[in-house]
Amino acid sequence: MVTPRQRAREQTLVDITRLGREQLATVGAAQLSVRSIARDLGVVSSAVYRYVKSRDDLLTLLVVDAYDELGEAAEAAERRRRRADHMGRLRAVAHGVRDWALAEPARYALLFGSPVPDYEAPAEQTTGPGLRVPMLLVGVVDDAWQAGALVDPATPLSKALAKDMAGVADGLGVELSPAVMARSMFAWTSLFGAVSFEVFGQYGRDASYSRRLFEHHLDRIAAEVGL
Amino acid sequence: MVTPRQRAREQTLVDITRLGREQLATVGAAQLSVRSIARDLGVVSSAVYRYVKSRDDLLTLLVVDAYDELGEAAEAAERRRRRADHMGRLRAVAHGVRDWALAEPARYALLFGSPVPDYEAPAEQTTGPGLRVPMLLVGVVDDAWQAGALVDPATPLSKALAKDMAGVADGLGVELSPAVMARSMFAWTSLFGAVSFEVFGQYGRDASYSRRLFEHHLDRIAAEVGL
DNA sequence: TGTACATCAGTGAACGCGCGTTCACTGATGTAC
DNA sequence: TGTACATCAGTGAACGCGCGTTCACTGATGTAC
Repeated sequence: MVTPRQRAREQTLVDITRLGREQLATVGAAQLSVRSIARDLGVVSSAVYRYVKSRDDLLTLLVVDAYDELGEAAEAAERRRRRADHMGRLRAVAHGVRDWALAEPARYALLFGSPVPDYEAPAEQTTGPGLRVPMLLVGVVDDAWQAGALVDPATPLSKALAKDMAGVADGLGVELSPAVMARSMFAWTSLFGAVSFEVFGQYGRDASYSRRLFEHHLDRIAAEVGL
Repeated sequence: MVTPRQRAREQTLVDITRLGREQLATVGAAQLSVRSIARDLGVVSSAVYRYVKSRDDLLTLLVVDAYDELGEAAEAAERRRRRADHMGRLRAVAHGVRDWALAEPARYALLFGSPVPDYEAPAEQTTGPGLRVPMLLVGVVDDAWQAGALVDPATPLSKALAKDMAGVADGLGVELSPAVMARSMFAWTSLFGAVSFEVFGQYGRDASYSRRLFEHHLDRIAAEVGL
């Protein structure tokens, strides 16, 4: 049975997460402060320590929250395509990531921008949520591979890299050929490179072409993957 | 004639830049503080205002300093290759960027990581230094194009994107075909995507494969460029 | 070569702010009998 | 249904710190005649 106290506690945790998101957007991760969240919550600063153990704990909460929302957005977009529509699925994931990143630049920056000084995300809590998008990409590329829909690569992997990629696939707990793994990693890295440049403003302030350029990059990435 | 006072002033400015770099490395851009630089300099905090107008001014100084050092590193690496060795030049630029980024992660983060809250780099001062690496890439790709060393792209650009790219080339003050411009931008974005993932730790803590994976990415990028 | 004046690096105090975290506590809510 | 006790959300004070920026000032250095 859920007591009023428990309900209140859950609501407060939700409120803290929401206020934390807002702080990320206004002042950034490095300036995120427990005291200011307490103020917004209408409560004395020490009260927040009933809900989070420390400022680092609060950051971890927000990292997991952001990874999960990004992962959910990408997965939802991908789910809308037919399984055999590999190109459509890749495009859906890419646009899902881009749309979320442009809508939530501060939270995207927390995940993929500069490391927060003196903070290291605890692997046990963030690794799972952080792998949702990579796993999606790997899934699409592997499905295409299994279906024989991938063009063969021009040059095979070096032996050393093949071993590396086998290790990565192993670490992810999936059975994948090293070639498929390498293509997935290129797609992953290049996709986030394109999104980061756009979100972080590297194209300059008046980059009206950014969406069309993203489509172009996406075509290039798909071509390298072999789709 | 240069007076002792002028020499002292220049030396102090150099010291401030050096201490600023150190602060970036230890606490990050968001926590960079005038007072702490004054402390390290052995001077009262207000004295620093003889040298920089404000904290933002100090950040701009460090942005320009970092762009210039990165640009210089990439240019120096590229200069060592023969002009006709387009692939070698591309690789030299890429490794120049990567080596500098890994050696100077904090300064790299200042340039290509999360935007600093409440700070916008003034375009007049940072645009020039910031374009050194892009200009290098454009130069290599264009030289290859002129020399007829580029494989033709599978699909031509859309009309809209061709117009966009013509505009970008125009903004850079170079004469380049839109196709060459688009390829250069893909190389630029993907290169920095790969470097950022590595510097920002996205591959995980024990990514012993990162250099080999970078080589692989570089091959993929070169292939898409047409080299 | 000497003197008057201008320049400017650095001082120290002040203004008005911010932070994370601990601790003993009050008083409301929840639970076991 | 009532009572005793345990739990725990939130308080308020405190510790020991940090920040950017302004301002009137001192005193050394530089310059013009």
